[in-house]
Amino acid sequence: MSVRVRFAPSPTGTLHVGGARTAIYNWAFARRNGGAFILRIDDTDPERSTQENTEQILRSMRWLGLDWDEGPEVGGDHGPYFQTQRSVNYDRALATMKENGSTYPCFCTAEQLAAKREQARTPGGFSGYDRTCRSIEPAVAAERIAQGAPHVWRLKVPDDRGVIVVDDAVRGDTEFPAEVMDDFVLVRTDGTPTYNFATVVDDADMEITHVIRGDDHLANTPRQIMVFEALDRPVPHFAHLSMIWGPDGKKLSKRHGATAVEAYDEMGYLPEALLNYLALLGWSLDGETTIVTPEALKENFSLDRISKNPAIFDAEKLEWMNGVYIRELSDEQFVERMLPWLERAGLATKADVEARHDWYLSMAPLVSERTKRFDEIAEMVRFLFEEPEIDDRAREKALQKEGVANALAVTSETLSATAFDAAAIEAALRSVPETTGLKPKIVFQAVRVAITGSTVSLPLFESLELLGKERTLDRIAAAQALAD
RNA sequence: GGCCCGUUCGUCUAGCGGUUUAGGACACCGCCCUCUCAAGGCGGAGAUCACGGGUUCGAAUCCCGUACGGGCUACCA
Repeated sequence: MSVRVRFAPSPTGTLHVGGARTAIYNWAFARRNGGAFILRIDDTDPERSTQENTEQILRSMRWLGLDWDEGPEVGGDHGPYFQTQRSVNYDRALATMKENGSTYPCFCTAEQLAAKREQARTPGGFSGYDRTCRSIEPAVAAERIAQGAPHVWRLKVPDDRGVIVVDDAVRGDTEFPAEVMDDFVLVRTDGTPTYNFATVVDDADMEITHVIRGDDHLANTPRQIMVFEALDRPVPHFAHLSMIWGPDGKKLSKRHGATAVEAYDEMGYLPEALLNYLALLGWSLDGETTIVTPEALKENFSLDRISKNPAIFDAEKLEWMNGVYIRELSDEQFVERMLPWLERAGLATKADVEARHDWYLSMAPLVSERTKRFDEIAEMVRFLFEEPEIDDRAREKALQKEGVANALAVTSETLSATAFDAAAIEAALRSVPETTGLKPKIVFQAVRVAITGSTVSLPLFESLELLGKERTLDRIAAAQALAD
């Protein structure tokens, strides 16, 4: 039987890193096993579900490179893929359960239930529904329903069920005594299914073989297993993933910085880097390998190497990893990726990149080596597009030193007589310390500040080449006025 | 209250009874390279494997408790 897995986000929010990791594991597992990856939108909460969220989730999935075989926008023969459109399936499942007696109507009011819960949660034990309505004669119940009495449908936990074993790939067999299982609600008063019912019906109808999802569902799994059994459908395998926490060990939230996948795109992360980082946050290839490309993940992912314990999201490691992926980009790719960021900063245009392609290409290796995120680039290359502003600190440190004005004059003179490629520029600049008696560092830093406005910049000789002779000489002249 | 899960360097993890003086990665520190910043190379510090009992010739690894953290216990998902 071929593998079928699903990712079933609820569009009550955006796709966040926790959900993304779940999606990644499902996707990788499907790809590794030649199975199908299904995307289903669990939009049964009409209050909080929105179209925008759904669209953003799909966008984030695509951005990460997670392609699905069945689901919104791609179709499939197990649709529809929105729970709000699957009511016939839930109705049919409930009908099956009514027929085989595994469900019963409950007429208790919310107030009664709340009171019972309050009372039951005391030293000693069971706190679930007390099964009051279970003893109502079917004929009597039918009569009340016919008269329009509000009611829900509950699962009738079999009296002889015994221990329910959850076959979990991450934690091993986990046992739950059936006697602590509640006769939980399957269908609400308004006729809509609850999560634990809808999920099972859909997983059964979509022939899901492996349910890979968050840890928060583990305790609900025995309930869901009983629904599979009541429906006489095969119980899938499970794998429950531990949560991702914020740096303080608490639930990951906006307080900790970005949680939405889309935010990482906006900060200049490469999707491959986020995918790699998230994949390794709770799964390992061999304990040694840290760079796992999407291709490697598709070939090597396995459920048995998922770790049991929760993980703290480490933004610094993600940044490092992003740098690794950025450095692996070809110059061509780098320029392509860099363009939107330069456009956003008002420094470059697509037309300019096309017109001076080689110039941008030669910039790439200098910049890519120093970037961890694309949103840092604009400041690094701004001096190539705009006149630099030399701040007081840089002026003091690099320009207002004994002999610097003279050194800049000499530099200007020698540069005006050289060809403008990095090697020639270097030779020219290295002659300046000799003729002026200043240390090379002093000279170079003065030139750096003159042309970039900062004591920290891209490599000097290459920077001058990129700037061009004319602008270089202009800036040195301007800096002379500020020197000594 | 009940049921369930988790606990190895600051962080992510390797480890699945002896090959371990507990390995790798990020971060940190030092050195090298060097025109600054990076990148890279080399090295360092950092974990009494939550704690306490067992089992065993031998335990981070198996068992039982305890502590701490988390989840579920909704007509939320």
